[in-house]
Amino acid sequence: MQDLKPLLVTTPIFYVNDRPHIGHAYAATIADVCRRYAQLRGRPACMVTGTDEHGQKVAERAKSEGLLPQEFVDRMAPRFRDMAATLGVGFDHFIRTTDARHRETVARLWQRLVNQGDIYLGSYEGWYSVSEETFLTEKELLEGNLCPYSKQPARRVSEPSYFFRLSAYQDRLLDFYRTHPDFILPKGRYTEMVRFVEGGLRDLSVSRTSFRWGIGVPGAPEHVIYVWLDALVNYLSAIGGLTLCDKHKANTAASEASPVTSAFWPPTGESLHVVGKDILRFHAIYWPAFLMSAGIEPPTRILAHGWLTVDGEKMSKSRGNFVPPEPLAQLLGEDALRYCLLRDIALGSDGDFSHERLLDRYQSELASGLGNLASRILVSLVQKVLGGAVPAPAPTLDTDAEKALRAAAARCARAARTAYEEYTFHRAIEAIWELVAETNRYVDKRAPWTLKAPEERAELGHICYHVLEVLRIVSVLVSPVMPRKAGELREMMGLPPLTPTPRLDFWPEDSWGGLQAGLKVNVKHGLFPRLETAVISQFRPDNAIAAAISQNAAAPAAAAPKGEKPMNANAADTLAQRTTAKPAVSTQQGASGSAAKDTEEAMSALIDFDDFAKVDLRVGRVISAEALPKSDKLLRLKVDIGETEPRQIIAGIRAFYAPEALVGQALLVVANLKPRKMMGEISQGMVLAVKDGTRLGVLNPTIDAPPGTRAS
RNA sequence: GGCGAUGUAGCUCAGUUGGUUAGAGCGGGCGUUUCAUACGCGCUAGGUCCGUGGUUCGAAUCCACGCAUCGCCA
Repeated sequence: MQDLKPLLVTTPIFYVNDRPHIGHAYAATIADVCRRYAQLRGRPACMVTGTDEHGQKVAERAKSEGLLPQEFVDRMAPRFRDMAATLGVGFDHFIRTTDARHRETVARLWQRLVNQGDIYLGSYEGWYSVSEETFLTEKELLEGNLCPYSKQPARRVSEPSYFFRLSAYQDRLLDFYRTHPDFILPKGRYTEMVRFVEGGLRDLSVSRTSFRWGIGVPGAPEHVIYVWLDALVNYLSAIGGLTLCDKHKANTAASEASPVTSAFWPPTGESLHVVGKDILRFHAIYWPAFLMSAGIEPPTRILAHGWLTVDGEKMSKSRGNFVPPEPLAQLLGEDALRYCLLRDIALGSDGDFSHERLLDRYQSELASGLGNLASRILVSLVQKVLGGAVPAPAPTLDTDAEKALRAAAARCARAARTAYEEYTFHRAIEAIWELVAETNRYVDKRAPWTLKAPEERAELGHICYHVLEVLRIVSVLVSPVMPRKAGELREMMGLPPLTPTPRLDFWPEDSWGGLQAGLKVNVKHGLFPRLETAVISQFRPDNAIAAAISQNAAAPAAAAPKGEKPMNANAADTLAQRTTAKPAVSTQQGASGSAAKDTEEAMSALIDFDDFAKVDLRVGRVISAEALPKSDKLLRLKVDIGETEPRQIIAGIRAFYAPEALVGQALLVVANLKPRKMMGEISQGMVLAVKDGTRLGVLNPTIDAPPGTRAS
């Protein structure tokens, strides 16, 4: 690796308005792979992630939960921190925009922009979308003055506002783009941004007076700094604050010190921002302009990834296909999840996260491909026949097959390197698995299991050595994507863990023979154990849900006026940040009051069949579950019972079920119970359960019936 | 509407500067092995390479027009 400039990789700071989902996981994983690859090559690298916690939307959300904004964000931020841990995403600093250190940095940067003459007071009048934290033009508004992204009413606002003289930076930005053609990747996005700037830049409103939850404008406390300006500065705060970017001495509070320093920022370092395409403009245009004004180098590169759909559908809570990453990581291991996210989707283009493909890939590529390859050599040959020690190669017994295998290893390593460097991780994985397949073919060709006689040991050893050496190489090649599994594989072979070391390039491209004979092989369990049907069945429900949803969605969509369907998929309701799930508005459908009258008296009396038939019992599939704040008994469930929208059901089972444990479960639901409010939340049905003194269990159907199936 | 991209086997996609019978993986089908995690290996898919017209000795690959999908246009 020639370029040893230290590398800073950042994820977007995640907006705490939402819980972590697979889209956040995707962004974090991409960043983590970038970091790990660099480190593998001996490059000093660090990573920063964090949370974006200011803004009107957060304030309003906190209020609706009966919390102070700070209380609310203090609850949300750890979820994102935990998500990173769950995914094996290592970060060196977790920045929160409510950190004192960050607030100070923002204020200082603001002052710099002021000193530069780039901030002036004006007034802004226009439409503002609270949910999107953004101003809207007349043209954007939907009928009824609705925000086109969130479908919420936009507000007409008129307020004094500070402006940033963005218009003054048009030429400098264009110059910068011209001289940095790789500044924005993929290329198509670069072109879009250049074109946007070429079209002319208007000054940017960078303060608000309509709400308080944010960082005050220095000297004008009635103004709050625009959340985007606030949020972007996190990258600076994370590397030690603005003072460190000065040539002056640092005076950042030691308590908030981060191992990440300004040495990681240009010109001494390189910085890579991984962002979703929805926030590209902020990073590719506004951010460099702010920095130019402040006399700081722009970042080195912006990597824009696409959005994920889930099983072909736009992900949203109201759709009921909100996918938190934790359960998947728990079920298959975080590496399998990382693998699939990166394997299936070309970076930069939109992709689909499919439960079915996740399973397929796990079973065929991870379990049958790599896992089984390791197993077939390590367990029955090296352990059982060769005494559990890595054998020595025997050059005199070399054949064309070995030569070809060594060539394949070099070829695939080279291809993987190129792919990693171009951020085409799906191709890197493809190249590595080509090597795995090639090695499986090699094993078949050489049939080492036929060489168990003592006089054939040398040849057997030679063959096994070749496979083991490939496995060693593979353990390095896959380590950015699957760090834990790479480690496990190495451990099986008696190899030391890969410990990133500055200036030490671990890349195994020309390292054939690096495996030492004599290492002790020790396989405790398979690398990727084949999934049991029980595990697999946990995936089925989601597919059933997806199928049911798309079926149900088809009918109303046909009836509904056009324009209802795909276009909204664009904007905010997606991944990287600022996800606006449609609020879980309760639908009354199906719960109409026909079976309304309370018949409490009749409880213990005999009833007619007709009475029984009035009860609409259905199979429901739990789509999401969360504890209701301020209640220790109640869970709020979203249950698919075969209708267009999932039902919200409040169930008093919190003491017996962790919310996560319920997600995906099939259970029985009374569907025509009169809706009622509990703790201010509407409950549109009831979950059946049996309770036995201290125990409680929900009732599950014993066959795999789709949601909505009637029970009788 | 403006600008840009994409459209190749059931699915996901490769296809270099135009050149003999259009490829890979998965799925499906057939066969085979038994070292291994019911795993591996081999064979097999008869696809209008979106459509039409054009350039050319020859185009999935270049040009034009059209259709579809998608992206950007504060």
